[in-house]
Amino acid sequence: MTSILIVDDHPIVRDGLEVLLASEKDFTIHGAVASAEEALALCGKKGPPDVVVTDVHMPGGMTGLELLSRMKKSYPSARVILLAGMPLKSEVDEAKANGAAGYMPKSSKRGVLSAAIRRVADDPSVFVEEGYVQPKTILSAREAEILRYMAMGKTREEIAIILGIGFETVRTHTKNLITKLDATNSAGAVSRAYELGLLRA
Amino acid sequence: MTSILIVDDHPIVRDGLEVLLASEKDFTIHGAVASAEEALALCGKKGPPDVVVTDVHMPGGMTGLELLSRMKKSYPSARVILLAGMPLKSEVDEAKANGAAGYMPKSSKRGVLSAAIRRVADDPSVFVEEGYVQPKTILSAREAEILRYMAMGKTREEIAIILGIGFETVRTHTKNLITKLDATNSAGAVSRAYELGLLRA
DNA sequence: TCTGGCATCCCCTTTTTCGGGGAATTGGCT
DNA sequence: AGCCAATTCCCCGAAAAAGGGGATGCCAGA
Repeated sequence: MTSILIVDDHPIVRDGLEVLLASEKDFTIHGAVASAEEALALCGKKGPPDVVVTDVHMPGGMTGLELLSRMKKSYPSARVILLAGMPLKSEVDEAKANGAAGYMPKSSKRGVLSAAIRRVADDPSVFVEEGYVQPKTILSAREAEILRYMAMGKTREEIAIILGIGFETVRTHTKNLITKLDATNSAGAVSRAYELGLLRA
Repeated sequence: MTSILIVDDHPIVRDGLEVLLASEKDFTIHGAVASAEEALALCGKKGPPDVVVTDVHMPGGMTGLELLSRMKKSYPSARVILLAGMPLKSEVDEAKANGAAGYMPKSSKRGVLSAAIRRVADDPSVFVEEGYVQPKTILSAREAEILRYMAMGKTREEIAIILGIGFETVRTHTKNLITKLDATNSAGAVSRAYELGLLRA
């Protein structure tokens, strides 16, 4: 029997996951909470579960990555699988380095999550990675950097000065990143970036 | 027995909903698909369900609102409940005007969706509304609303048309909200809004 | 080797936004 | 009645961004 703690701020998603996972005969639901804070509180009370399945991006408080760090400190035995709308390689790497058990997109097919839970529960050293599906939304290092300055409200010219490159270069990068993010302007690009987890609150 | 068609691009959400709703004895799952296009195709093959539960925002193709219009044209008897991460008043109004059966945030508590499905299946004229979450902060209702359209990448003019108000009015609101959010442009304002939790992914 | 992605820079034009103003209307609260 | 906040609309001019091209060098992988 593998006990599972579900962490997601959307009740519909949370409940869905709960019912979905509870239908597996070898799983028991340790809990289903809306935030990292609640998850830690619950672990304090009931003890840690075998596996934590948590959304990476949660509004307001702690992110899934922060929850991962806390869990690893307080309950090293618990395995943490992170769920993201769109996993970024850098985040996956960070998660892996911080002792995550897995990192998968919400676009994973049915059963994949259950299979992943079984694998990480079996082998405390395995890291489950469900390929990050992002053809267009992967930004180059420079694009990501410029995106950050855009989110700070800097103009193209200011960014050019900060980075010590030409104004036209910044323009090229912004044009490209707006296209890659399937947006039509800076505001839309920034919003998309937050949704995709390219920027964090 | 109420037949239900689920439309959501996230498999985990979709499957979760499917299992969740299938557990109700008076529901049968008509289908669970990833896009509005697939939903329409399925209706063409199998006929329409009693109730469609669809995400409003889906990447790429048709939105939930567009699906609603198509459904109402081809299958007027089918009732459509829209799900959104954060419902906008104008979207709720639009949905209602277009014959939607309901509009609810994904943050609705467990069982609320099931209850809503039963209500709209019972009474073909009822509209179920689970209060849209209003960012209660420094921003006025109108400003918050316009902010969301800004984040969607809409231009001031588009927003004016959507809300049925003047371009200059939208300008005034944006100027004020940018000031209130201590930003210097739209991109900065959107970023700030995410940081403050006024917008969420 | 050659292709492709990345980063760099430049041109053009059109559209949109920004930063100052001011002002009329409503509805609510005192 | 008076006040205030929200909403609505308008003006000006300057700045910035967007959309469409094209071009160069560099480095790594097929």
